[in-house]
Amino acid sequence: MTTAAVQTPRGPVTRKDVARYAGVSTAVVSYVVNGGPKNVAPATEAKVRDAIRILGYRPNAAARALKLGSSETIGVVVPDNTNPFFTQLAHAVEDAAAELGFGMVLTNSDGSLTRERKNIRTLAARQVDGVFLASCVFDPDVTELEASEIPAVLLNNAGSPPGFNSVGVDLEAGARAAVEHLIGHGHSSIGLAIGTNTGNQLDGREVGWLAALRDAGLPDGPMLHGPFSRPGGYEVGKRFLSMANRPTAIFASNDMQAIGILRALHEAGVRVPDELALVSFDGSLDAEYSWPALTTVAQPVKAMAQAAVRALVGKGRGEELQHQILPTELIIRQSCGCP
Amino acid sequence: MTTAAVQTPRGPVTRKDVARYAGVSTAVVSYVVNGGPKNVAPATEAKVRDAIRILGYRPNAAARALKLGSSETIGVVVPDNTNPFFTQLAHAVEDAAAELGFGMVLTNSDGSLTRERKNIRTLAARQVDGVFLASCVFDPDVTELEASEIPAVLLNNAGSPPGFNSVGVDLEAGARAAVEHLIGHGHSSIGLAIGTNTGNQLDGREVGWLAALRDAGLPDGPMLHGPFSRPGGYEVGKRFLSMANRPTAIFASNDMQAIGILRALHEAGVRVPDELALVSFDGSLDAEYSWPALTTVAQPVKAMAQAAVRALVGKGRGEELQHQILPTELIIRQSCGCP
DNA sequence: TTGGCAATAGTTTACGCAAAGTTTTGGCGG
DNA sequence: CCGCCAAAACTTTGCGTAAACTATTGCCAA
Repeated sequence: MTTAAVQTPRGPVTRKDVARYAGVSTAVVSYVVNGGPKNVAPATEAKVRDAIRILGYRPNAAARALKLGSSETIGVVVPDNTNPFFTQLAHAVEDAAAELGFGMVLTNSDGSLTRERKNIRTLAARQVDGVFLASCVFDPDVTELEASEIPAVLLNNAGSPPGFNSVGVDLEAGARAAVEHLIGHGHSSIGLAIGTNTGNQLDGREVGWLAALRDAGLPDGPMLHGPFSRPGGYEVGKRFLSMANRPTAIFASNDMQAIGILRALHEAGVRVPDELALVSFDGSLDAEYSWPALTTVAQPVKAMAQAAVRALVGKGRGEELQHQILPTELIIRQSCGCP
Repeated sequence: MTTAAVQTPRGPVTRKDVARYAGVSTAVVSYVVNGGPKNVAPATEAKVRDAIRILGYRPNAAARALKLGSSETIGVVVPDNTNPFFTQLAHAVEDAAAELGFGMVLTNSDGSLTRERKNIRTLAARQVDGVFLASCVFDPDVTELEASEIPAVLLNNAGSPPGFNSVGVDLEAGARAAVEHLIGHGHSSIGLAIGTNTGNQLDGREVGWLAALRDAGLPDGPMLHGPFSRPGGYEVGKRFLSMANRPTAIFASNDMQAIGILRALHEAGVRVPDELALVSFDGSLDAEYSWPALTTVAQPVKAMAQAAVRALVGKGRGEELQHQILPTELIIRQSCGCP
């Protein structure tokens, strides 16, 4: 009589192989693997665990996702992953998600609305349980999200379309704090560097900048538009320098832009903050390590990530929609004129 | 007689719903969706496309992955996604993968080997078709990769374990070029800032640095270890400054470190490059926008990404293993002393 | 001794899709 | 008008899993 030896299967090891090896049914393996609804006798469990170890079984997440209709993952869409603000935000989301046992998959739209839509589609197809969308624009195209019926949280500082959670910061208050700080340093001509295209929505940073100036009885400063990037800021900086009566201070609405402006100033030999002060927005790591270190309006990245993940999970449970506006914090460094 | 109207199903729309609506079988829908092996009559195809549009059908990637045993995705593991070098590398991989119709999922190990292993596991479970591993250490733990039997490419500059493709740069030659450039500027005391723990392997940058000095008949410069991060570089910079006879130039083996060093120098009022020259390694965007702009040994990020993706696809096809060493390029800016 | 009821283990099904296998349709030559 | 063949469409199967459902123990009380 030939003993039918249990041998290692050739392809990937499945639950079935483990079950056969351990001499139990596949269901029992399931229970052992993910603490199923039924108890398993300790001896049986040990056998199963041994079999899993010996055969090198690893669960197939695709099958699990198919069966459950959930991949225990949240998807994140950012417009630019070379911008450290979004990198840090993604990092924070990853941590917050991990705490709830969720993974994260990060996609980058590279400033293109087309790619943004495509990314959302891809994430939806992957059965992510939620999407955190930091859009390229102020009023993102949510048809793709609506169609997918996946809970989503918008990183949106200007009010969201109905049916969506949102997490944002108070742009206006942040900008106001920055500009008021510059006014406190005695500046009376304060320029604004801001994004190129904000759609129909008015950028809160512009509103706050203007309001702070007017409240102080100062004239409106010059405003220049440019992309939220280092090269974009560089160009804006050069344009500020070539102005007839250039401002004595600039509020840049984004760290990347500020770093580009800084470069333009350095090249022109303009000393910061003595000849021209600079305050920016975001509070990314790059602002801390520029020279001089940038005074910046920090967005509470961690809190935003946590709020987003909580909202996502909440919406999954059918909780109320939320529109959270979180406060910013002015981080004083050297570029504003403080010692 | 009641007309049995075809109504929108409640749950997610599946291929079956589309088939019923279009009055065809599910197989035909499949063929239409992904240009199946059989032709479909134009009229039928139009009907199916209409049905897809009207019902808002979106394919379930999990089911597809389960059936095919492939998710048309490659996974990337990086040690630190706040390091712009890895961000740019990931970006390049994403582009290269997209050209082949593959998606990318990026995971971050945060400098922890445990997280690195976990990330590989997660990616494997997700049925990625390949893994691109940029490890925290010089000799990564590949047991997880071997067990998963997923094709992998190691970002490894010091020779890989058997059975794996690798893509790397010639660290030694890059370092040599940097140091020789500094020697060309007349420096005779050139320090090295390098990572803390390189395992058993000797870092090629250390080798190249030393070789360049000795070839020029110069004494070995001082070497300091520190983490590959901005704060790490900051500490290293301060230690360099406090040295009895501090070097007149420093070769930093990483842009982040260099930026930290730069900050320490600025704070101490040491002018760069006049009083102390600095050259770094990586060629990330941050090096271009620091002040002064960093002369840096650029890694060919795009080429590396393309090589990695090609190798991944090649290994999938059972092609020969490859260990590619790509050349670096010295990008001259201001921090070295060039005008 | 036995009925009953936990505790434990086993069987089956469906998730959505792709592809192999099978049947129907239609066009054309003989 | 029939037979044949290819084109088009349809049917079925199985991927690996989770869970509902069913079956087997074994123990204790009546």
